[in-house]
This record gives sequence, structure tokens and C-alpha cells, in this order.
Amino acid sequence: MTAETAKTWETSREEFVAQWGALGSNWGINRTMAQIHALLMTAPEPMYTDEIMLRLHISRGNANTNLRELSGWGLIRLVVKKGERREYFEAEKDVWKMFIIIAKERKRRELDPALDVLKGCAEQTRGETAGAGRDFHRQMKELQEFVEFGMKVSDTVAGMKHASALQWAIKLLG
Amino acid sequence: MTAETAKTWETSREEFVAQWGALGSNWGINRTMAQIHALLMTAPEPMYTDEIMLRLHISRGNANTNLRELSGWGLIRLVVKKGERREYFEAEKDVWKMFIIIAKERKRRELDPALDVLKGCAEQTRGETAGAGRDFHRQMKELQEFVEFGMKVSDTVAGMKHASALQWAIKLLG
DNA sequence: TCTTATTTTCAGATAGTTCTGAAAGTTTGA
DNA sequence: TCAAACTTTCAGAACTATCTGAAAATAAGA
Repeated sequence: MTAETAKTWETSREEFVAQWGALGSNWGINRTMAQIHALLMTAPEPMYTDEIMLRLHISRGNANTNLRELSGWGLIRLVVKKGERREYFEAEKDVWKMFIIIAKERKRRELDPALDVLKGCAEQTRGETAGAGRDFHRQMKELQEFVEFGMKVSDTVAGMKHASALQWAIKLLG
Repeated sequence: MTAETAKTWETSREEFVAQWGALGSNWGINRTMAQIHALLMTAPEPMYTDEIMLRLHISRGNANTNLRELSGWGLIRLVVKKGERREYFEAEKDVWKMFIIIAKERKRRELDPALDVLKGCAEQTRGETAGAGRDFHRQMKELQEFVEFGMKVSDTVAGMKHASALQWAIKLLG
């Protein structure tokens, strides 16, 4: 029975890992990284590099690079078992924490550099007081303000505990 | 004077187009598409294919493909000028409308398929009542609920007028 | 210090994406 | 119905991202 049950969920898990990897592409995250994350997120115990290589049929270099990358995001952490030399990895499993980590990282990668560009362009055309030049300046300014505003909302939400975020959202939706 | 002024803002615009294109990559949008969008967003008048090809130094095929793609997103629209045969394009310039369009599209591309996977995995392991199988089921369920919740929030916000969204956000931030 | 287990790096290979340019298709007006 | 103006398509080229595998680096115990 235990064996059968185990087989059932492991099958589902394999599918999850495979599909999540495919989805990674849509998300701008590379397939292997997404697969490793899915694998660790559903791992009952921390795993080490060779296990991961074996499960996903990937090379050592690939596994290592993407494990580093995931650590960099803060989505997985290194675990050392006493008496053992090799490094194990485990994923953050709390959905809200995961969300906050991803939101922050995306903000840093997507919004911050965009804001710099907008600020620069708005600044350079501050003197435009008529015609197309003014319109351009206005557009840059509007975009800049919108992005800044979005960042503030995102920071506020990211600073919340799960419970109070729920609270807040229920009010919004109700 | 007019010529000088024009030169100034056009320089800034060129930079905006170039940089926005580079940013597109981070955003999972291809460079050309982002550049065309930036160009049209800052165009005083609708533009046609050959103008765009010339400004961005891209081929006809490339221009055409990406113009179609942008129309598909709803970020630009086709304009016909009476008495003229060729098609002109103009971009949606309202920041809030742009945001809603992008949010909807990203939801469709990123969230909808993810939700399907999660539902499938949660469904398949509904019978798991103990041990690792149950944990897996719980994890899928949690993720599913979180994504559904996020979608609801996103729908609600997307349904708002700019003014009431601001209203709401000020309350959140204040 | 030496040996062995483990991790990291990176040049070249592979796979995936985007772009070009020319040919085919479409529309319009004479 | 024809020709000109314009748009679409798509095979192959160019470019980019990712992966492999083996060698180099590192760390720990004997």
C-alpha cells in the first residue's frame, strides 16, 4: 500500500516538475532553473547535486549553475548535514514568502532599470515647453510616475505578513 | 529655434527607443517588438511600415511580424487615412490602459496555464491522506489557491478606472 | 603533506529565437 | 482585367541562450 501510494504521488510530482519547467519559459526563467525549483519545492527532504542531476537528466555544470542562481534569488538554501561533506539544498515552501522573493527580484530586474531610463529621458526634455517635445516629456513623466507608484504598492505589499495581506485583499475584493 | 528644440527631444527619443528595446529582453518581450512599441508610443503621428523599417533599421518581414504581434496584444491599432492605401499604426498612449492590457495578457500567458498544471496535480493526489503524498497534495493546493487569489485581485484592479484605482491605492499606502 | 570527495569554471557544442530578403499574395483604381 | 502599391509569408541565416563534460580549484580528513 505504501509503495503504491508513493508511486501515485511521485508520478504526479514528475508531471509537476516537467510542466513547471515548461512554464518557466513564459515566465522569463530558464527551464532547468524552474525544474530544479519545482523538484526541491516538492522534496520531502533536502537533496544534493547528484540526485538532482539524476532526476532531471542534466549535467553537473548545469545543475551547479542553476542551483547557484536559485540561491541567489533566495528561493532555495544550502543545508549542511553534520558528518557529511556534500551540500544539500532545500526550497522555501511558504507560498507567501516565495511570492515576496519573486516580486522583489522581478522589481529589481524589470522595474528599476526601466525607471532609470524614464527618469533620464524626462530629465533631458524638461525644457520642452511646446509641441511634440512637450508631449514627449509628458509621456516620459507619466510613465515614470506610474512606475514609481507601482513600486510603492509592491513594496507595501511585500512588507506585509500573509495574514494582513489577506485582510487587505478581502476588503478590496468584497 | 524650432529645429533645435526638435533635435533635442528627438535625440532623447532615440535613446528611449534603444533602451526600451534592451529592457524588453528582461521583460520576456523581444527587442524589436519593444522598440516598435516605444517608437509608436512617442510618435506625434501614426506611422507606416516603411518609416518604422527605416528608423529602426529592420527588415520588412521583421517589422510586419512585430506590428501584427503588437496589434494582437492590443497595444497598437491600425489607422487608415482616407485617400491612402497603406496602413498606419498608432499606440495606446494612456498609461493606465497600457497597464491593464499588459496585465491581462500576462495573466493569460503566465497564470492561466500554471493554474491548469496545479489543478491537475492537486486533483490527481486528492486521495493522499498521509506522509509525503499528503504534503505534496497540500503544496499543490496552496499554490493553486494562491494563484486563484492573485488572479482575482488582478481582475478587480484591471476592472477599475484609473481614478478609483488611485483612490484605493492611496488608502493602501497612507 | 597527500589523497579523495566535492564544487566550480568555462570552451565549445547544441538548441532555441529572431531576423532577413525575396517571392507570393492581396487590394485598389484605372 | 491589369498594373501598381502594399502586405504577408517563410526558408534559411544570424544571433542568443543554455548545456555538456572535462579540467581546475577547493576543502577536509588521514
